[in-house]
Amino acid sequence: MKKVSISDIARKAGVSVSTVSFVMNDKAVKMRISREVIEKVENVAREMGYRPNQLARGLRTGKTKTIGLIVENISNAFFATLAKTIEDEAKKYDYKVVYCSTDNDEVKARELINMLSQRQVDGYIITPTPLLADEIKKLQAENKPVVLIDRYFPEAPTIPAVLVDNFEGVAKGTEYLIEKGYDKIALVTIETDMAHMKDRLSGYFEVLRRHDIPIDERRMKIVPYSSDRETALGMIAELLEGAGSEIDAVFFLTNYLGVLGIEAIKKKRLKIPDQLAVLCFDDNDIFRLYTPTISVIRQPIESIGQQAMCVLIERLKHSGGAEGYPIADTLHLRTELIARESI
Amino acid sequence: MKKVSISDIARKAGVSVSTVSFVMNDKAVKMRISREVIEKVENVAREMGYRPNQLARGLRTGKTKTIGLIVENISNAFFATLAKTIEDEAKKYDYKVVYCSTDNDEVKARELINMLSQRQVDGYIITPTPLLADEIKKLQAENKPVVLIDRYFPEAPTIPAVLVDNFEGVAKGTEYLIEKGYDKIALVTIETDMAHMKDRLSGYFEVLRRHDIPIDERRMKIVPYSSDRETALGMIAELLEGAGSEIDAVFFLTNYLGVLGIEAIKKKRLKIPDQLAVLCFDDNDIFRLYTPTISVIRQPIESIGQQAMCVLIERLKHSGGAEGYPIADTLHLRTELIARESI
DNA sequence: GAGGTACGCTAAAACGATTTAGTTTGTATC
DNA sequence: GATACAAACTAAATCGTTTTAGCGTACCTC
Repeated sequence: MKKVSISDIARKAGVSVSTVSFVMNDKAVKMRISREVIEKVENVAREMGYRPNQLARGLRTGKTKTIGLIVENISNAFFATLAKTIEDEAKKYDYKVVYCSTDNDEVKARELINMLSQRQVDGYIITPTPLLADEIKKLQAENKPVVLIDRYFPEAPTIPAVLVDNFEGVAKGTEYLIEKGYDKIALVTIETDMAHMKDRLSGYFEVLRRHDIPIDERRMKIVPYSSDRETALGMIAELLEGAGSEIDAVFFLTNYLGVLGIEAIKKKRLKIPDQLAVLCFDDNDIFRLYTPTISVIRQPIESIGQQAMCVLIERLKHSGGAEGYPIADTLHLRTELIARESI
Repeated sequence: MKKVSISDIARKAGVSVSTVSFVMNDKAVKMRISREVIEKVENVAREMGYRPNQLARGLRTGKTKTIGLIVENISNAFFATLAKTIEDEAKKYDYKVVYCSTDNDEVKARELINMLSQRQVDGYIITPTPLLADEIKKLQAENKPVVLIDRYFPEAPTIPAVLVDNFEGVAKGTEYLIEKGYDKIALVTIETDMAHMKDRLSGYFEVLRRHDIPIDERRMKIVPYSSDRETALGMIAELLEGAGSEIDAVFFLTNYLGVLGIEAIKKKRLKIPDQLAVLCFDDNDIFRLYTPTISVIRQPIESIGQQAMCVLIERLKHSGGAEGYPIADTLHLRTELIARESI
């Protein structure tokens, strides 16, 4: 059984292709198609199980009602939740989402943009890799709206972004640890050139400075992005050797690192918070359920998704216009400190 | 800046559209296009940043090199991991994946199939909802390959499926609990008509029967699918009232229920495994990291994804043929009992 | 009875590719 | 000098839609 096309319907209903098209697109009234013909066409279409071919439609109209979502890794809880929110949100505006993971690989990221562009998505929501700004500007030059999430390019302020206030979040967390009496606060972060992680790091530095706590390199672990689970686990374990003497608290700057951290701490049988206080940037089921429960700086994932869609839709509406939307808006959302038993 | 099309290239290079098409599709040699023209076209295409329009291509060829993946909920760890595996696997065969979540809603599932069909995906990998068999048969009638994963329709054996041996998995788990001396084994499952869950339930019944342990309704909690977190949590808490007296172990039949279970147990401050042994179907980071670690029946997620892709690709190759691929193959993969501290 | 307009519909171009069936030119064959 | 054939391309149809322009008829107006 072949797929049925608009001309099959036209033939069977004894009308022209145009008429069918008008009926199917609710333009029948505007085009003064008679009541009987409308019903006739609708019946035939239903009977034959007609489903309009979106490729043809997209080719003709230049709109696919699809947005491309590029995240770092869809199997990570943060991005999976974000993806779900964006999918749900897009549905409200009658858009479909296609998502893909970069694995933080520049080449793959470019390939994905290329692929989405070839598939003519109407707009993009992107978690960029460090060198992706030029590729993204090309999309903008083609008049395709783009919104960055989670990460951004300070040197390219014309690309709108929805972010959390990373600096403030980490500063707040560090401040909280100090307030609770910890002063040998270790930090675990990921090695990257991306500004959002630098912002987080600055938050830590700034608060230590404010409290005249010297910055000690030995209390910092910078895990290379490329390292596999085991290596990363090993590096964190190394840092934890100092627990009790050189460090009394540890702040993980991503949820992935935090989970690894929990694993390392568990292996070492360190008592939280007696031997070591723990704080993590970005929440996770595990942190909520672990014993003891782990304090976190929570990112408002739903808001990020909603705001990103909102900015994108706004631009999508205007993207017929000469130069698209005037200026970039970058939104900074507030994080929330969730105090649990680990501190 | 507008997108560049094949005819822009043709004009600039001073050749015909067909020639450009041949060059871009590596058919230049077969079509005896001269070396100079090939180079000329390639250069112009590169300079102008040509990206072929996949809509047009798909419209003409009838192939989109895209497969549709429908899961229950992409933010669930099981499905997120599965999606990632399938995405990676598809890439090897030069296919792109678009995924969507049904939220186990029949209407939404139908809409999604409809949407993917309109977008002309070449094949489908589907986690079905209970009443989806007829809709799936329509796809097969249109000669579109479909592979089910995780769930299946015993009454529709013509739809290929990649499953785990649910009966055997739960039987093995129940057997293990009994072997370890537990005989008041409670069970938490989800209310559904789907065969895979019935298989799991049968595994439990069968093993109890084999050991002459009477089946006690009060030890079973069947959570309605539609219930929200709080309600489900409440129902599990209710069951746990019996811990120590009426029940000495609990077997959660899905990973979602298991996580809720952990939460309920934690709230009640029950000691695992002293007051209650815990076993869950399907692993999760939380079970591995929780204290004590939770024993599970592990599903081979990577294999499920790989096998599903493998079956699909095989059918995709043959789908030009008159009746597609002859008979359905249903694969049953083995689960693995991972014994941890909770038993 | 010429001109206007409302009605109800259709023809045909266009979107950007692929692909089949040529066309033109040059060279070799008998 | 006619025929054949290869080389190097090109013209045009096609996929399934949307959309603009237009066509024929009927009725109205002056």
